[in-house]
Amino acid sequence: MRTPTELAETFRARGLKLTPQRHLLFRLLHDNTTHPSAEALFLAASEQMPGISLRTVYQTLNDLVTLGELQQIDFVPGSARFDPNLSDHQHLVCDACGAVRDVHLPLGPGVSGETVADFH
Amino acid sequence: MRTPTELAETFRARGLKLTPQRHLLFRLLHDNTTHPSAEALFLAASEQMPGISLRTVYQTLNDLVTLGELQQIDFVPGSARFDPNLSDHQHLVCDACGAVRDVHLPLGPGVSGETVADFH
DNA sequence: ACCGAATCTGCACATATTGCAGATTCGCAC
DNA sequence: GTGCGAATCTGCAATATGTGCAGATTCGGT
Repeated sequence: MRTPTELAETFRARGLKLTPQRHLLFRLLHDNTTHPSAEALFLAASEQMPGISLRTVYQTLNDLVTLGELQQIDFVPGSARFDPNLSDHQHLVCDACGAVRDVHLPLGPGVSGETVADFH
Repeated sequence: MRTPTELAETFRARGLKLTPQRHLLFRLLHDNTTHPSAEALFLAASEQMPGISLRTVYQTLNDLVTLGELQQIDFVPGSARFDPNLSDHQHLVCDACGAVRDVHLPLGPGVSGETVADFH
């Protein structure tokens, strides 16, 4: 994912508005390696902006995914996770605690977006 | 997964009862390579046994998973899938249609239960 | 055939996410 | 700086998958 400033440009260029809620989420996501859920981001955002709606968090995350600025991980039981790291990599998902770790597996061409479970 | 007859033995040996509902689900699952969801199995079961409860399907699937006779796949967005194939293999999940295909990947020791997405 | 434990069914509830409508705000034009 | 219309935010209802629970029913040993 690009920097909050670059994303602001991208949004404005597409006729999307730059709201304080969006800017906060841009900052919370940039360089974030924790693979947070929408709920986790909502809690973090609420600390800096009490009253922000969970609905807005979902909406902004969906927008970023649609723009290709954010990767959505749908392989973790419970809830979707989000990853600003767009480089070619995969994810280890711990069956016990749900943690997600980045890895790189040597996989054949035509196969992408994979996820691997069971570690810890 | 073993044959319906063998499963009947196993269930009885553990003090579990052999109901028509369970036997029907044993048959529907045996040698099934479609990786069905609970809902799909419920629909298939309803054709042969109208009135069977979706709750019973979930319960029986959970029992089989607990007994180690059935593998549960939690990596497909939407709903859990079930696989009677207990051999060492992984799954390709189509992002577009949700189909699941068996594959075998050469993976290092300590890594198991993996799933790969994006094909078709 | 009898009896108690196991099971089945229907419904309420839990969780994750989306649809919707009204109030608010952004950002361009003047 | 103001005004305006479209975009956005918020809160709530609704959807989807799955589980908890209680009462009625059935299995299977005697």
